[in-house]
Amino acid sequence: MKFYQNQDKLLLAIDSIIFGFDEGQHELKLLILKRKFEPAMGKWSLMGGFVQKDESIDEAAKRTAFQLTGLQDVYMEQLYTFGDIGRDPGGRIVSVAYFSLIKINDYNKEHVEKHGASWIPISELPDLIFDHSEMVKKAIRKLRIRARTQPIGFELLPEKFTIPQLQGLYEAIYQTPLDKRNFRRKLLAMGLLKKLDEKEKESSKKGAFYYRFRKKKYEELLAKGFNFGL
Amino acid sequence: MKFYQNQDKLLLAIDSIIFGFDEGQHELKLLILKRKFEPAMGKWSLMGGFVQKDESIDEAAKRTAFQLTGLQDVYMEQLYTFGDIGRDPGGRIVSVAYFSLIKINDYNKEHVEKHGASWIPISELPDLIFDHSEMVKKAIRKLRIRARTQPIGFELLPEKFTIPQLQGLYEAIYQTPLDKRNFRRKLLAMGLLKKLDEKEKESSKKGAFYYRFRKKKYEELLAKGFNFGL
DNA sequence: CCAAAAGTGTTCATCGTACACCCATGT
DNA sequence: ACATGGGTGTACGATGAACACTTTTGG
Repeated sequence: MKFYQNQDKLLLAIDSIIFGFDEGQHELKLLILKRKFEPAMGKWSLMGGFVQKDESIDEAAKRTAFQLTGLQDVYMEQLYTFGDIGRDPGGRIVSVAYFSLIKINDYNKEHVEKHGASWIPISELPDLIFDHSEMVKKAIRKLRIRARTQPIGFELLPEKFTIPQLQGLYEAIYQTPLDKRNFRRKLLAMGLLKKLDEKEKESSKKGAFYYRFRKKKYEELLAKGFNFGL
Repeated sequence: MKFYQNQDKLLLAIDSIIFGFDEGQHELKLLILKRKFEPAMGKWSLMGGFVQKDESIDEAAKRTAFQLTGLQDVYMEQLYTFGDIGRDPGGRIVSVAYFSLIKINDYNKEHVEKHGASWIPISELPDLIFDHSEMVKKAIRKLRIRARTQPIGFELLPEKFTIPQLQGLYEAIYQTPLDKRNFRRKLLAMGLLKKLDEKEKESSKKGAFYYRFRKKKYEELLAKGFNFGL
């Protein structure tokens, strides 16, 4: 038996907003590419793709992100669905935008180069095609809220990380310097970090202690109605 | 010239989560209906509809809400897009959920009855079909955040409203009593209300002063980076 | 011994919260 | 006169922001 006959079907696409954090630099970067097909060939664009019949939209988002970065299982969050009629001059296409955050040295260079993609600092972004610039703007807003509200930052760094490293990430996300005393106090007050006995000695003579995020503890607290807040 | 050939097309739907506030009662209600068609005929469901080729998704959301309530131009906000493969047993359908908030006495009774819809307090909701209960849960969460963050409450009440009325709305949204002194202080401190010389005398002997929301002032402040917070 | 980054405490203003009584008026 | 909801102020603790010096150690 068939339901829902005679309804219009549409093309449904995914656009992926992939932020990368580069520990060395102090800015978030965005992975964008020059389009290889019409319409708008050669213009700067987000990575995208169409949702197939046999995959969920989340799967489609992960698939397109994988095609570009070679990374599996990145943190990806749905941002918003863009469905104005004229948004894509190539046809009537509704697009679900997703964003993610990856370690910038983690991606697969071959994949990226194959697509003609580049990492561009978010303060230096060129105009993007269609409504992609709007998508990015919305993504940055949402990312900042997420970073305050949920410990997404930790998932970006290696399992062991130092507090100055984490602070650098937050400074990149908010594009503003933070007071290290306040940052450290607030962070440790949540009791979600486990101090290790080991030091990181690359970036300073003195060395900074490594910490580990206590995921289990975090989930326990969450269940009790705890609110992460930085 | 045709682009994007040979891609799968999908059915794209809208589901509308319509909250209503009834000044008399102290609870938000949700407008749900018994499905008139298969699959899941007779079960409780949100109002929905398919996105047509020649309308934006926002327009489709407004259209379906209008069909059910007879109201034009209600505040409607996109919530989330649900696209798991098996979410609708009737076929592969991706649905963009929207939510809105209306004055409960404002809707058109004929429209509502024609669809077999009812207002149900959010604490007494039955199981809904498919993933509709999840949609509602998400909508309540987002509505609460919105109400703290943006003055959506005001748009729900008549142009002239009293502070106790507004407080009642917030109590309904958060499902918790608020301290009237603190509520009033914080509210007035923002300087967004204009006190009128007139009193509302229905609900008390003494009467409560009417206020008006200063929309222009609000937009001015917004432009300067003001954050609404209640 | 010096440069460079890590680490550490205190003060102050602000904000959220808890709390109890008087006011105006219709019946 | 009394019941009903409207309106007001204060005190306390928690939180966020500003701010400068000492420590460690590789070179």
